[in-house]
Amino acid sequence: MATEPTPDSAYAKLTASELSALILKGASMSSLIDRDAGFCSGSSEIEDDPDHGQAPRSPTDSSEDSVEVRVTPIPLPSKNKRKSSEPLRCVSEPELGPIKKRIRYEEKLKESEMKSDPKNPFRPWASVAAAASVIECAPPSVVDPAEIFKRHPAVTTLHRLPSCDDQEEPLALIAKKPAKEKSETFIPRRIKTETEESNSTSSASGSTSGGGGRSSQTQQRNYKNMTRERRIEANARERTRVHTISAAFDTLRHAIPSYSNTQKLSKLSVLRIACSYILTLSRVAGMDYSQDSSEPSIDECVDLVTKTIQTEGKLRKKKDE
DNA sequence: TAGGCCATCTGGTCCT
DNA sequence: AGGACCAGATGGCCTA
Repeated sequence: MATEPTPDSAYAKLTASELSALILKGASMSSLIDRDAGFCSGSSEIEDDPDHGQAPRSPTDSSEDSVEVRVTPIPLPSKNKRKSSEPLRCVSEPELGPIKKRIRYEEKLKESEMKSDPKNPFRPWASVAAAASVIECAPPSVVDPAEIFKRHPAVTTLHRLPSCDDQEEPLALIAKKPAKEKSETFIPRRIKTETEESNSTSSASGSTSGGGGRSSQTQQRNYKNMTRERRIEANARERTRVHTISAAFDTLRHAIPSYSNTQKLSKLSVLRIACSYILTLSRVAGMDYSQDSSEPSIDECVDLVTKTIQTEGKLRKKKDE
């Protein structure tokens, strides 16, 4: 993240620059990289960035806002992952198995595990005052990811013009149209028979089932405990929420080093590289974020980052060629 | 073509 | 009650 030149952030900036040099040095020393491309953002979404494709860069090479959140307009959903006109699945009751309940972490347990470390305000268990001071250092230009993904009208069915062929009923309650031949032999596990549906819906709490018919009437039932409008609104909120998460991943993707301009790192890769990168940064800053508090050397951390990037970037295979 | 990745929909659960 | 969060299911796209 771009930071204002506050004392704390200036310190972080300095160490980050040092780390960039260290990592670049480590990358070259590792002699594992015989590619033209050096560290750079792994995102392919910024290929038109004039800075891209040039010298190897580190996200912390913040002569400019290299790590700044880039607010890009949401492209039209050229690939709508779930077209409403696609075959739709049926709702099924949980056939078997225990009911999965979310594990709820007890606040008390958290508190008991928390430690106050005023020396290290970046740790999650840092004191409140220290954490607040860090927040105050946040630049005003930080963009709320949620603001990036204001829903495009074309993204959600909420804004679609109704048409005769358009879906009129909840997706989950519309029977999947039988495929030409395969459906006769392959029956998805989630598809229920009509009798099962009638039984389950009658027992479902709050279900406003109006079904019972075999064809069209089956398609004219509501969601469980929800009206169609509320279901669509919930879908939109969920979409926005996931978009916010994706935007945060993009931000993080830009903030970590990578080797390829064009290869977009997966979310899992981003997390893995970020972890090793943060560990290295912590060691450069004289702290130890390692899980086992083993206090690895900076060289070891650099190697770790390098190897992680190589592994996640799938460069090893290319190198072998 | 299989597998990985991701977006979307959906229902359950928790929180305010 | 409604929104947030989460995980499962599903299908599209891409790559090896």
